[in-house]
Amino acid sequence: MLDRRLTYFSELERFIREWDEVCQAVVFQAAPDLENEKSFDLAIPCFQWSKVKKLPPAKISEALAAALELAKDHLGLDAVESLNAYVNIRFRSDILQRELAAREDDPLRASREALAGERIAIDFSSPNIAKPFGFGHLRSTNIGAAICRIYQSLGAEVVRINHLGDWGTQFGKLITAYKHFGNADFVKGDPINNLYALYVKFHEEEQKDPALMDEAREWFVKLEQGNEEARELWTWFRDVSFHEFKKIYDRLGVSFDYVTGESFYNELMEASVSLIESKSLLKESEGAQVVDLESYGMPPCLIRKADGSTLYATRDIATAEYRMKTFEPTKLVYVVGSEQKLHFRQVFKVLELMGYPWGERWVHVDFGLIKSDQGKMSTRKGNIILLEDVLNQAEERALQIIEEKELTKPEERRLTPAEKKEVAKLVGLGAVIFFDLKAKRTKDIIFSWEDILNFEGDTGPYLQYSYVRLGSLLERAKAESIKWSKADWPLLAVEEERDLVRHILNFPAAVEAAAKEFEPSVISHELLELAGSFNRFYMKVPILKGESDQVAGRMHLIEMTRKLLRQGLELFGIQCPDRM
RNA sequence: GUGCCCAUAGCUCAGCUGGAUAGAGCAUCAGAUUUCUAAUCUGAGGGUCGAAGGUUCGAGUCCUUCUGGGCACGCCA
Repeated sequence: MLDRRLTYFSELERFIREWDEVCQAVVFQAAPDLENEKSFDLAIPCFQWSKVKKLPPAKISEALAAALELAKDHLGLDAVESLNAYVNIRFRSDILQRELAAREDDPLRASREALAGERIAIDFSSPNIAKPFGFGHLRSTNIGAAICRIYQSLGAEVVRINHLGDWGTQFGKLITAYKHFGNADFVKGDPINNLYALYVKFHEEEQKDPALMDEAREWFVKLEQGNEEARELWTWFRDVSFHEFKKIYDRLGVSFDYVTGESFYNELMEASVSLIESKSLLKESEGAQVVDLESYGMPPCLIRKADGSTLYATRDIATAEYRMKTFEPTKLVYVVGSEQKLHFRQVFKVLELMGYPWGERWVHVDFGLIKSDQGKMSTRKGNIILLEDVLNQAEERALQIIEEKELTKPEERRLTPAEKKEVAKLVGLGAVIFFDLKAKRTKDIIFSWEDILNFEGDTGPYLQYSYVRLGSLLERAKAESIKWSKADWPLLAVEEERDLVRHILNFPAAVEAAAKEFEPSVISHELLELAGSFNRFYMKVPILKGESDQVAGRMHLIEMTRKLLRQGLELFGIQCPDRM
């Protein structure tokens, strides 16, 4: 990732444009690792001029290199080289230092105002009441929470909404199952798991006795009409469920501005249906009321069932109207699995036909399924992995590793039992969150205990460990009375050092790209590269040894790297221990 | 059947608006710790980028077709 807004890029670009006015946009790319003593910061492919100039790219490369050579001092270049069809460029150290200095207090400064004025309302997590919080729910929760933090860090205003699935025929099913197979004491014993057991039981029994489904539908009609018994049971199920969810959210460090279930929008639905009707969009079909979307290449959107009750789409339409009016967001985002792509396309289209020409402002941020080895996880079949179990196991594994490492540590670095527990908590959580955010969100994730409990390589703990190493360097420097100030800059004498600086300077561009694509994994990869770059530097160079001005500059670089690593991980809700 | 998504090393994945010899991690093997935390780093092996055409000076990337897999397609959410 290159940040083309860096002033040294833009100055170079301006020069090249003046050099050749035909050129539309200058293409830059990261320089490859050539087997040279000194690496390049940037490469310019010269094919882009070949056609208009009617010259082979290698000739153009030579000419451009010669022109740049003459302007070397002015542009702050250290080396210019023409190699085949490319011009490779290396900037002077002071040019990179100047950029570092501009953001030394805040490595993300360059992008802080990038989304100022935006207000996004984002619907994420949104679990179904009366079902345990499975590992699958982590995706929406994690991706959504990360997007919130990313947008906030770019200056946008964020409205976090947890749209609980607390309405619909599933509650008819639950009430039916409760009446047939359950009782109050059973539910009180272990509310969420036993409600879930009833739900699974319903689906088993329904196979044998289809009449149960009719009964479930009836109960939902009653619930929607305000039947007292149905209401009471529903309220109870809802309360005990949310109590359990709250524990998970606290553990993940996720919070919401609004926790409003689908039921909240119940009363708004009639108005939405009326509006749809007044626009002559509604038509009857097989007893139900639908909006025909055939001319948009989609199947019809069901608004009202034959029995008069509403559907998922109806509620989402009413909900969207409410959010647009209440929050007046510049974007209304839904973090929901990709199996609902068609649903959102339909809902957005109906809203558009209703007179809300929002287009790009509605966003469905979709993501892949979490699959177990046995295939898709299904709450209905009961083969679900609980998030709580995953978090617990990860913490246990972390603790186990910490205990092993303790034995090899010198006395003064050992942790107290309380510290071990705290570190295990952060590391376990870091491992799980990062595992989930590492791959591009649209990829399906295959759940594997082995992968999730591996703390080496491209993992959260690796990043946390790198942070700890950086902190350890600073501590050590302090202990050895090494002094440095903000006036000390890295001299970039070794390639590893320069590479690290490049990663720091390009990081803000990655955060912006992540926001634009609603894709946290862009940041995951940038974090891994940042940490990898630092670790290579660390292994190659004895940072605390050497000339005092060199050490001072490097310590300043270490400080900045540490800060950026922490900021980056915070975007994912991953905290860093000071020692581990 | 129709639509959408996916296919890169044994496994999990990067690959930014098309550009140099397709890169990481895991696993395997070989190394590095009297020196700043080895949850690290270095190296090796491992690839017809699912297949075939096309566009282009240039295709993992764009277009078409095909194959394989996933998801969705009216009274669930």
